[in-house]
Amino acid sequence: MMKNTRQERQADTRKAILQTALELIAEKGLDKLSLREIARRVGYSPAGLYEYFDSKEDILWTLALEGNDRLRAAAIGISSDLPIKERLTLACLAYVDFAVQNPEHFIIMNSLTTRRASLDEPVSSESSYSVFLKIIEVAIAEGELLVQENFGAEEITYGFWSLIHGMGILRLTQLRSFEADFEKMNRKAIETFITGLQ
Amino acid sequence: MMKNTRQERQADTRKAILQTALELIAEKGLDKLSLREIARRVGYSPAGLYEYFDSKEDILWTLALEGNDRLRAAAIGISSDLPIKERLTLACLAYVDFAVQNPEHFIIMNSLTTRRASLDEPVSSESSYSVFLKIIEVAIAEGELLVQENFGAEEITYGFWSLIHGMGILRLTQLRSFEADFEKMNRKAIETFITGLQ
DNA sequence: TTTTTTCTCCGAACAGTGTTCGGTATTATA
DNA sequence: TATAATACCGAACACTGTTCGGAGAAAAAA
Repeated sequence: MMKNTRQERQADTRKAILQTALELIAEKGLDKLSLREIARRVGYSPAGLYEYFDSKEDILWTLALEGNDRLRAAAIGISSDLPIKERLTLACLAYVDFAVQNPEHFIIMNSLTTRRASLDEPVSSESSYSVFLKIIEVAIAEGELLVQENFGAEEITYGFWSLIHGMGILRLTQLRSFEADFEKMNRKAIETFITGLQ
Repeated sequence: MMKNTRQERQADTRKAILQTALELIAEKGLDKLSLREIARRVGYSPAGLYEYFDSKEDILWTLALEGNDRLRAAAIGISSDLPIKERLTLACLAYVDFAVQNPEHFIIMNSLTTRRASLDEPVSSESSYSVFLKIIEVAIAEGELLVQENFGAEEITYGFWSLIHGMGILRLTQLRSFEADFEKMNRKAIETFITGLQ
């Protein structure tokens, strides 16, 4: 028994560490996350963790990239059969929904890019950005979205991005304990922006 | 000489501490802000600071409230003689401009609300929110903005807020070193949203 | 199987953090 | 001038992330 190979066990421990980190963030917040408590909870000594991650930041970067993948997948996952405007709306809603469903990931992504060492690793929505850009280019090509002077595809994408990113952030910070039908409000706001581009 | 009264000196020291904190945040980032380094730079011992602030968080809260006042003032300061739509646009631009001109304040405001102890002190835009709400109610009354079902004054305000808040955050994080004519893009995006409401 | 080599993991230590406490000057009040 | 309040500091406490040297276990080589 216990015929797990080295790599398998190594991968399992990594997952356990990441999972524990997420739980602790959910419980006490990102700023109170402590390597030593991760170690305690996962049954290792503090030094032991360094066999699996180079640093505390390394753990967070790993989670940030993981979140990035999920976010991107959520945006891509919208059926391409739908009318382009509905597709755009759903992609936007998926972005906000990701923030709500994965608050820890979303917060990590935002805290890391705040002070990153100028690497151009694709964190947060820097890569889901391109997904939105493509959808919007299609919408423009189909004549459903109107480009103006100084407000082409990229600028429009920036507008949508600001809108949905703001929705996600506000939801996790200022409006955390605020009760409302966000789903409906968000949809309306997104549709309003689309309407403004016609 | 040095006939400053006690209160005056106390107030001066408080200001010096706050100012130093801001400088350190600008230099190394909020997460690397250290009480001991503030003390070092201001010529006090670490313990000495506790005569002026209850804790490190107390310093940050003070700065957050200060930023809140400035933000609110900036939003209110828009001339009320202008056409209501232009007034709304300028107020939105002022919000984003505040984030760019006072990045340390803006970041503190957002990091504190992220994990606040459920006090309902008005931090960040929770109070500038009401400024926007009033402008938008006027715009609706004048027939320049159209209310829809499930999308009244408050929901519209939430939409604007998400948009400009996202602009501010993105500008200070993901798009920090990104060169573009943000002023123009932001104006266009805001006008687009307004257009969508007519 | 025995002997290396590699991998895991830990204890101890280092430098750093926020904060508290006791005591000593300094300043203002009486 | 005597008394009370204030300002400030040194030392300590409990915490943090990280490094290093050395055990013990597992895998690979002999």
